[in-house]
Amino acid sequence: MVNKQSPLPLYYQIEEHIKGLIDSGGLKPGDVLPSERELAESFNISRMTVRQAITNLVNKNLLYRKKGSGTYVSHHKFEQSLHGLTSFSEDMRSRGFEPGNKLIHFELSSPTEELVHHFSLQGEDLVYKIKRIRLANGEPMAIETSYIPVKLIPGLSQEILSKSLYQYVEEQIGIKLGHASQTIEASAATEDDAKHLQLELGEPVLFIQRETFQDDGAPFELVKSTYRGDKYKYKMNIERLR
Amino acid sequence: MVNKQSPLPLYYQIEEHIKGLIDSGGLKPGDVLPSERELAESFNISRMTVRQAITNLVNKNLLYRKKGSGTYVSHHKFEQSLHGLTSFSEDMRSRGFEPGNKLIHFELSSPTEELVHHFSLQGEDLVYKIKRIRLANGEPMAIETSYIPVKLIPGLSQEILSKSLYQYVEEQIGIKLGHASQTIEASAATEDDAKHLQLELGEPVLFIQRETFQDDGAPFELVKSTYRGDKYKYKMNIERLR
DNA sequence: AACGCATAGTTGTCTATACCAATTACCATT
DNA sequence: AATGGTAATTGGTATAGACAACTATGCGTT
Repeated sequence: MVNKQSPLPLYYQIEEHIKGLIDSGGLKPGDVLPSERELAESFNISRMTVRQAITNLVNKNLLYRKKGSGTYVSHHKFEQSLHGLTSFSEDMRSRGFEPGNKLIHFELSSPTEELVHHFSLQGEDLVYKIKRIRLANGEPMAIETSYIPVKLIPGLSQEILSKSLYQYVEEQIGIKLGHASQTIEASAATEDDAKHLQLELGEPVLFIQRETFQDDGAPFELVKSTYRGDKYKYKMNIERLR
Repeated sequence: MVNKQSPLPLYYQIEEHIKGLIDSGGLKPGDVLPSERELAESFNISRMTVRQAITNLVNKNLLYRKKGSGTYVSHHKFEQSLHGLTSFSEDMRSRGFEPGNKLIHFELSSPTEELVHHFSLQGEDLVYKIKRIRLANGEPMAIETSYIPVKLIPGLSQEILSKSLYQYVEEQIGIKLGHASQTIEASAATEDDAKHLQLELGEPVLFIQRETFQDDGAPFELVKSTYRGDKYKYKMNIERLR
């Protein structure tokens, strides 16, 4: 169940275990969990560690607590939709499409004025320019151009890009991603868009620009994406309206 | 500083104290806090209680921790930008435009099949159909068509619409709004769009559809909006990327 | 000057315990 | 059957301490 020798923190293992029960249907919305004291005894760990795991899941809206009564599985579990924003692949899978990538451009280039300003670059600083076609079931769905300062990831390679860039950055480089800011607008397909996305010149496209920041607030990445207007809808949930 | 006799939890008092320091400028973005042990000693409470306070502030993105280094004040403390989503007026004001409305259609109509299904209507149930032009500095910015089941607000009038519908609903009817679900897509201006928004036929527009729900999960409103593609960008923030 | 190492200081994880506050279940009285 | 009180159960708050993981810094060696 849980492994005290594992390098993974115990509270994290408990979190994953409970998440697994919810995903598998072993715990359904509205169900009550065993009490903190019971969980602590059955896993043979202290109650405070169980609380740490549960607190994290409560903060993620997967569980909610009722004092004097118990801890229950939430009914809304859609805060996850934000996660999909970082990953085209997960977004497509959730819509039932098989995601794909085609790298069409990868270079170290000198930054434009916009990039110098956005990343607060100086002197001879370079940026990676990564341009990809995003595919859904083999059909082109979007063009994505990403800019990252070279000094943040000195050894970036196509090898790494073919896997998960974000995982590499978090685990190997130790950069933690914090928040992001996005703008979404309707535009007309340029000649380049039309060529890569199999559209006519001037057809409507969705242009999304995302600025990603590290958890200390320093900028990490700038992504400009153009999605086919006829095949892609951006979906989002808003939690509280107050 | 902190009062052990107060009914307020100690960790909460610490939270408020630190928030106060940030608001007053005593702690600026990037500044490092005293270490958890120092804080514990100076307040004469245990380190775990200090940690609880700091953890809450980290979850609110006011602080961030660096293992082995210290705890720092975040640079970005932007509030829920989600609030603006419910109100065109606030959205425009935050961009420096003066918002305006022009009601061009208000009727009780029999629902389409889509609406029957969405609101789970039956028999003779009717819906309000409210169509408005949204203005920014007097210029047309969007067309908005809103549908609400009549049985939810039996006495809706143009009088009420000219003020704040949401305020009326919450305070007079007692309906509490919960979450919303939105899709955003790029489209081409229809003849009707072109006429009202002073565009050419086929020009790109941003089409936004929002489904609003009450806090018990029952549907409340369906809004379909068409924004000028050349003058409007949808802006959003994403808090945590994990 | 540059490098490596030891060290002190910091947050991260975990335990064991205690008492408080809210809810629930049960039982006796009415 | 309804009421009210009591006990058991549950989450909430708080303490004290231990060790691990990591970072920054200063010092000595090269």
